[in-house]
Amino acid sequence: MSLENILLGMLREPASGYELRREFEEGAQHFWSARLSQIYPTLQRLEEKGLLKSSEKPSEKGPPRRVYKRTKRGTQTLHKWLLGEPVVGTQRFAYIAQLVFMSELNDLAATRSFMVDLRERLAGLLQILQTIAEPDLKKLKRQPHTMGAAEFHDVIAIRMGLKSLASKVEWCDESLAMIDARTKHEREN
Amino acid sequence: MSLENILLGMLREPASGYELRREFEEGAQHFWSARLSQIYPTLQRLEEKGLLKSSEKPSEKGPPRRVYKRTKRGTQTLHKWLLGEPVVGTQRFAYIAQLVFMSELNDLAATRSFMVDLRERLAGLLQILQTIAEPDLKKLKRQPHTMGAAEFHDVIAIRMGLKSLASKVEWCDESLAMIDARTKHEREN
DNA sequence: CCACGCATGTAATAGGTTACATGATTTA
DNA sequence: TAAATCATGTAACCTATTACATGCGTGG
Repeated sequence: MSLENILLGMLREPASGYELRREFEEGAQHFWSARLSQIYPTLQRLEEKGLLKSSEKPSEKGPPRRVYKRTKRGTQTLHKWLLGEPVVGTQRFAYIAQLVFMSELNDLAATRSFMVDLRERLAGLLQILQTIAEPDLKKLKRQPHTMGAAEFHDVIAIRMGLKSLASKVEWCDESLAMIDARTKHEREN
Repeated sequence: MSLENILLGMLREPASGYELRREFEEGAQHFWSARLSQIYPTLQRLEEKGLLKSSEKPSEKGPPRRVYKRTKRGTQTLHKWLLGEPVVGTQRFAYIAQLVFMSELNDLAATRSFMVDLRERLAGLLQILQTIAEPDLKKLKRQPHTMGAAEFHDVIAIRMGLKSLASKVEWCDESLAMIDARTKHEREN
């Protein structure tokens, strides 16, 4: 299970389920996401398997937290995953399916407004990611040799999200141009 | 459920579950995929909901096929989905997670060979897609105005897969260059 | 005192994969 | 006659989302 490996990876330092969700929300959401209701049982399962060990810690604010720490076997399991093959999963793009089947409406104006909407959404995601990426990219430009291994790997990862989203926004623009050209040709005939 | 809508979309012409799988394998796998074991019960569910109607037809080869046809309500449901908002789902990139957590191995050579492997896989997917896309793209270049609505929408869709994959391969190459630069700097210090 | 953020969880349901089971027809 | 392809399905399991339930502590 991927989420198991991802939680193991995040637990470089001990943390609670609640804190791990924070990481998904803040830094990791461009490559993975998980809800608390999935995180909690997964952590429990990892403890049952002996890959994590938990203990209750009083919190500065609010109720006590259950803090999970990787065991030696947990680290071994993680490293085995890291040194294995790159996991290239199946991609699912519902909006592409919508676009393809939209041809049966025979309504280029509808296709166009769909693409405009999609472009806005993707550009919004791109902007969020750019904000997250900014400090890291700045450091990469100015003091690349002061970066630690973690920062370096983070930069490579986030650059992928950036490039991938940017190419999709570009694709939206090119598609809109194609739609407009076709619309123009239709009107002239 | 997205698969329900996607099957409705594919059923522009009546087809059996087995034929629909073919479509996933041949044309649609760059934006969605589904196994027979998921397709069959989903078609049954759609019939229970009154969005499809099935009938048994003798096959030219092999056992008789259960052929599904969209009902009026099925078409309405599909068009509602098509005219609704673009569905931008959560993306999950396990290989990016691997890359990020790999920093704790502190082994740039391992990161490098991971990226080389990943690049090959992505380039392979890109090549497959290019082969699928070729005839459509040729037509787009030579006789763009002879294309029907379906072909036109297909081209737009497949260009997205092409651009997205190409940008990922490019990202791999840039990342490898960054890794090599860092490795060189490490050796010099 | 009430709303909000902290913190942990369970239950029901939906979505998806792997493995299993069956049987017909065609081709080597 | 054995293997491949056609064709349909079920069962078990894994993965993920939505909704529900509980209770502490702080600030307005």
